[in-house]
Amino acid sequence: MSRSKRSEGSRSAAEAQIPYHKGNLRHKLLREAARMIAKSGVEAVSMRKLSDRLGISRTAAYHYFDNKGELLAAVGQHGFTRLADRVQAAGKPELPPLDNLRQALLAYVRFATEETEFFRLMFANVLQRPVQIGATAELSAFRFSSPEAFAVFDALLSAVKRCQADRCIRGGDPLVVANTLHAFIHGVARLAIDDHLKIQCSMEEFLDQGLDALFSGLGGPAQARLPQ
Amino acid sequence: MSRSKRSEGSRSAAEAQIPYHKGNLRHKLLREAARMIAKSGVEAVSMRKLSDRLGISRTAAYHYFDNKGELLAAVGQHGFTRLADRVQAAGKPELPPLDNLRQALLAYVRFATEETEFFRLMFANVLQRPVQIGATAELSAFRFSSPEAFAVFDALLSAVKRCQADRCIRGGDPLVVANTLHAFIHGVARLAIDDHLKIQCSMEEFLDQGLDALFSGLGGPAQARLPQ
DNA sequence: CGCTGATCTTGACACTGTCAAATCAAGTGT
DNA sequence: ACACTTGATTTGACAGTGTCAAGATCAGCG
Repeated sequence: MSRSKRSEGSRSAAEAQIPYHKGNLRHKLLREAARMIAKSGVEAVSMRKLSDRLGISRTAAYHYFDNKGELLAAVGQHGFTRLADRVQAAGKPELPPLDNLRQALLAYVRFATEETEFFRLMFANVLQRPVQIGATAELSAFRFSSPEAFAVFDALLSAVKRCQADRCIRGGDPLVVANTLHAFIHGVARLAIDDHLKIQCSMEEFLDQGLDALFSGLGGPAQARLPQ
Repeated sequence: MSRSKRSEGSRSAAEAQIPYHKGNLRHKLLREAARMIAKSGVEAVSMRKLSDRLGISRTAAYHYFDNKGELLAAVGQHGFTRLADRVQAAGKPELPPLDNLRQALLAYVRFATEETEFFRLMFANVLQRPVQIGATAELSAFRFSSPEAFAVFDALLSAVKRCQADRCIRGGDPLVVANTLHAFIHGVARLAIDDHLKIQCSMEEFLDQGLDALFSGLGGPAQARLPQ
């Protein structure tokens, strides 16, 4: 009695004979959940409201996701690939690699401030995720969260390597440098969206100054290494 | 019939004549909530379970907190003062100020990894908090989350200033330096507790390397500023 | 047709946050 | 001793929530 719309509606035969959701349901669920999150935050997502919007019953989603956490985690995973795309696409190849690195870092923060709810969800361990092992040779030694999340870090890592190849930045372990920059930019992003950044200038100004400090170093009054 | 324990128990007269909770209830609520969070995470806290543990009725807490969010926010606020204490107490005054700064930053990360659930709660905007205005003259220009949260930043800021006074680090705007370090360490903390840090060494080793890079600078192959 | 397996729905359960109204405790003024 | 007031606490109720178990419905294949 509640399935009327789809099975016996006044649609055309071609449209009506499409059974159930065929396999789109999973995708539709993710898309609609993402829409709700973007509009009203993660808290506003409930399985029932989500189902209502798609015109399906409360528990239909449980055929594709074990529980609500897994659904949200899947939405979060997709957020990582979008972030990775943005970071990778930032900057132009004709610019010097250091500028491209700066643009990549800026893109990271911009994503966080523009898609705050997604950013939060991505890093919220909304379920105890299965720890995976790195895919590339270089990083195959340790555990990390997911391949999608790795893509973001990888974009930073290769930007760092390009800088080192061009001798824009020092030639230490690129992993350490990338992690350091990642940590810095991630901290900026989180403090910014949580209103804990004590700056009076604009975000971009602060980022410029902070990165200048990072690149030129904080050590000593005249940039000389301190003795101790 | 359920108030038996407190009103007609077999306690001594001196103890029994204490009415209600008199004003301890608010404190007891915060303490018990903190205990539950520490043991089982924020998700495990419900008003009803919390009330049960204290032997009071479901809605008694609503006389002290407008809603669950405010209660959790209060627990989070207290977390900030504990973090501030730890950061401030890190290091010894006989050590060079740069070492003290390093210890302060290490203490920040340690707090995050040891009291993860609290750390998460502190920065989760579990309610739309009233934006406040900075108290000290230097920072009275802009808005920030809370005085308790400010104390943490202030501890970092004064450590930075001591370094600058000793000429351990460069003499730029201490606010920018403190924010930069705060962002870095906050990013390290968050990435660490969310399993997004791609390092194979220990936390302390990475922090040492990262801070070395921060203090000595990343710019140029031989630490020279790049031309562009 | 009937069977099988995937897909989806219905009913139910335990649990949640919180409002409205009632109850209780204790102090104050008379 | 009494009523009155004010704060503290409980009880009842309601609308929601996630999710399990059982059933219904569908598509395709023999």
